[in-house]
Amino acid sequence: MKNIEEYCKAKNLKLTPVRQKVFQLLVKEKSGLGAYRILDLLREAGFNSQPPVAYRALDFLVEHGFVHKIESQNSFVACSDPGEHHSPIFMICKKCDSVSEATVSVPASDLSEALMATGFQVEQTIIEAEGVCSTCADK
Amino acid sequence: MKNIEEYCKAKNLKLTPVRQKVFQLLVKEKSGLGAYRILDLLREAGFNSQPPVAYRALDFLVEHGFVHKIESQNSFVACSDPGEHHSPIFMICKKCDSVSEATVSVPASDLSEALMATGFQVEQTIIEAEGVCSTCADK
DNA sequence: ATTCCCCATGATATAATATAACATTACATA
DNA sequence: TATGTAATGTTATATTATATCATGGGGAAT
Repeated sequence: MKNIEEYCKAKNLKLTPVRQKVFQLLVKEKSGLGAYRILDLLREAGFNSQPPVAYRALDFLVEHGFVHKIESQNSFVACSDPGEHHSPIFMICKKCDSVSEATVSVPASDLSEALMATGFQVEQTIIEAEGVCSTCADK
Repeated sequence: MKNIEEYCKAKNLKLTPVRQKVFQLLVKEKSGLGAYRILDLLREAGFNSQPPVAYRALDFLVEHGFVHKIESQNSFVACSDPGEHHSPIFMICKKCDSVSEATVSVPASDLSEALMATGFQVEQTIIEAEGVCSTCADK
C-alpha cells in the first residue's frame, strides 16, 4: 500500500479515494473479486456505487500495474509486485479459489521460443494455471 | 471436419446439426467468434437462435476439445488439432485479429517447473499471447 | 484572482456475455 | 410399448461491461 502511494506520487498519478479503496479491497482478498462484488464493497464503505465507478478505478489500477485482471474469471487481484513490469503467471486453486501470482521477469523462455519460431511477435502474455494450491494439496 | 465426425462416431458422441454447424462456422473463421455472433450466423442458416442454443453447442465442442475459448476475448475458435489432448497456446494478432494456435504437447516446461517449485499442482493452463502475427509484421 | 483546461466523478441508460429453469422431443433399448 | 437419457425449445433473467453526457475540482497561465 505504501508502495503504491509512493509510486503514484513519484509518477504524478492521482491515487484518489475510490482508487485507493478498490486497491485496499483487493489486497485484503486472496481470491479474485468481480467488478460487481467490488461495487458492493464500495457501497458498504460509503462510496458511490454505479458500475462505471468500479470499472474506472479498475481501469486505472490495471493500466498502471497495481491490479491484474484474471481473464478466465472476469475477476481482479492486487498485483503482488506493483510498479514492476513483468509477465505475471496466475495460479488459481480450484479448491479454495485463491489466486496467487508467480512473477517471472521474462515470459517463460521456451514458451517465447516456441512462439518466436512461428514468426509471431509477442507483446504480452496471459498465463493462468488452474489446479490445486500447496495448502489445499496438503489436506 | 471429417476428423471430428469420425472421432464422434468412434466415441459415440452426438454431433448434431447445430453442433456441426457451429464447428463449421468456427473453422471458416481465422478470428475468434463471440457466442452472439455465432447465434446470428446460426439464425442466418435457419437454426433456432436463442442464446442457450449457441452456448450448449459451444459447451459440447469445448468439452470434447473441438473448440477452444479465448478467455481474453470471450470468443471461440476451432481447435487446430481436435481430439488431441494438449495445452494450446493462442497467438492473437492485434492488427488483423487472427487467432492461431501453437500446439505444444506438454505445458511449456520451464513454466511448469516454475509453478511446480511453488508447490502448485497444475491441471490446466490458459496461455494467450497478444502481439503481431508474421503476416502483419511483414507489411 | 480569474480563466481555462484537464481529469476525475456523477448519473442514466444500455450493450454484451452467460445461465437458470422448466417444457418438449427424439431416440436407444429394456 | 414403456422407459430413461440426452438434446432441444423457450422464456426469463443474471452477470459483466461500456457509451454518453453532465458536473465538479484543482493546477497552470495569464
